Amino acid sequence: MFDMKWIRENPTAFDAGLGKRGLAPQAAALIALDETRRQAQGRAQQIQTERNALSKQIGMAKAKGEDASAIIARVSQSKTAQAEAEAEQSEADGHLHKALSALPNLPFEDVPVGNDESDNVEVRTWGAIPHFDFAPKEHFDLGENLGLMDFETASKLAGARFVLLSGALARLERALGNFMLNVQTEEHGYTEVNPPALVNDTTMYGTGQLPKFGDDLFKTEDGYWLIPTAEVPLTNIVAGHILDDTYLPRRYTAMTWCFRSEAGAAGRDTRGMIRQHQFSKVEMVSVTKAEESSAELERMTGCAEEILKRLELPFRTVVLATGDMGFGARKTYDIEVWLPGQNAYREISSCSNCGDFQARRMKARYREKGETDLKFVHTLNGSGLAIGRTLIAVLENYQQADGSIHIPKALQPYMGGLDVIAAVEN
RNA sequence: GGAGAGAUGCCAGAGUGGUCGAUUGGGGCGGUCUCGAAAACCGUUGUGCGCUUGCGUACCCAGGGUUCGAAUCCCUGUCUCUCCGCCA
Repeated sequence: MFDMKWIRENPTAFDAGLGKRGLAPQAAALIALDETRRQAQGRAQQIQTERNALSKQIGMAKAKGEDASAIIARVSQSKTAQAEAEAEQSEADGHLHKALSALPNLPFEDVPVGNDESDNVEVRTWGAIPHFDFAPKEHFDLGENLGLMDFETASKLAGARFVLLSGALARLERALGNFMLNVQTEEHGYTEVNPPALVNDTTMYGTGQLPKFGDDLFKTEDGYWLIPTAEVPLTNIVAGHILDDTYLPRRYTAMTWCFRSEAGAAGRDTRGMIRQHQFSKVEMVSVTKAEESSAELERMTGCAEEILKRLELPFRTVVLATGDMGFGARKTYDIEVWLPGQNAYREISSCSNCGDFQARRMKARYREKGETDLKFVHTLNGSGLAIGRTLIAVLENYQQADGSIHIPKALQPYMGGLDVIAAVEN
């Protein structure tokens, strides 16, 4: 959400920012709508001022026992004009709000301009890409051969894009989540939260999923939305608040199920666990002062990368081009883990600085000590990490010629000391 | 699911149709006093929007309605609490 005052004063910069996202200029139309709104408001308020004054006179006249019917008649006449002005104001206001709600955030200056992911820029790589003296398999072959990853049963139970893990793989998922949460809470200063996984319209609006992206979400019959990421409930914790500056930065983490309809992804990644309707994820959310968000994004990206380093999984980090960024982001780093079975890097984390975009929608502000004016907080979110995809990465990178899987050292304590996952006997 | 009570400023808590953006207490902030602190005393203390030294306007859970005038009356919804039922 944008500050209309800012657009009024910086129409060129606004349109230029939209242009980087491949969108047409909007400033002139928005400013015209805003002008209509303000004029109607001025008229409505002027009439209201008069009515308030006259109503006060009526009260005083009646208190003295005088006849007030003449004034009452006068006030009654102003009703129509005021109703008209108010209707015009609220109509313009509605149009303006609708238009502003649908606009994505503006990219920062240092974000590479480009149309899609091919324009993303690699900023660093970590770890050596492993070499196998056999043809490495994809995770679904490995998992199915182990007898611990069952897509058939999952599709019987639910449908496509679900999986049923069992035995050591089910435990591996749990181990990964515990490991990640421990690192983020004990070493990186995040506060663990266990939030609602169903939220209301207002909450989905606050982080920007609504009004535009309802199709990507699951909705219950009584109006709840299933969260597509814990970013939604975690960020909205501060919605509506005026925070003391000593309260910032605020860092939250949560492990939750994430639910996505994948409406726009038909036919993509249909095989395996890469793209599911339901997956678990450890999410990080930071709420910071305006001037601290850029540094916080670097910090948060580091917190996500640290998980891969501990698991000794090779990755690269890219900065997304303007055309590939999400709706609310001003700058985003994607972390891509190496998948030997696919012979490719695949996204495993996405860390974004949303600036004050979500804060304006949520009305989340703070006050600097000793100052009177209020500022909007900045919000950031990042995966630390997507657990399902991390499980895939472990399987593919730690696979052995016989189809068994070594368990990374960092995870062994979480697996009851187990160091290898082998095929189960049926 | 049934019955009842409630929602007011940072917190507690008044206010049931007229100068109420709202009594009072606590907290916070500023000051007096003090070497300093505590105590005491004095002052101050919400947010949005519009025009702008300042003024206007809106907001007492949300949305409608009645009225010249609504925190106060009416309707709908949401949430909280109590009791009963059910239940992980």
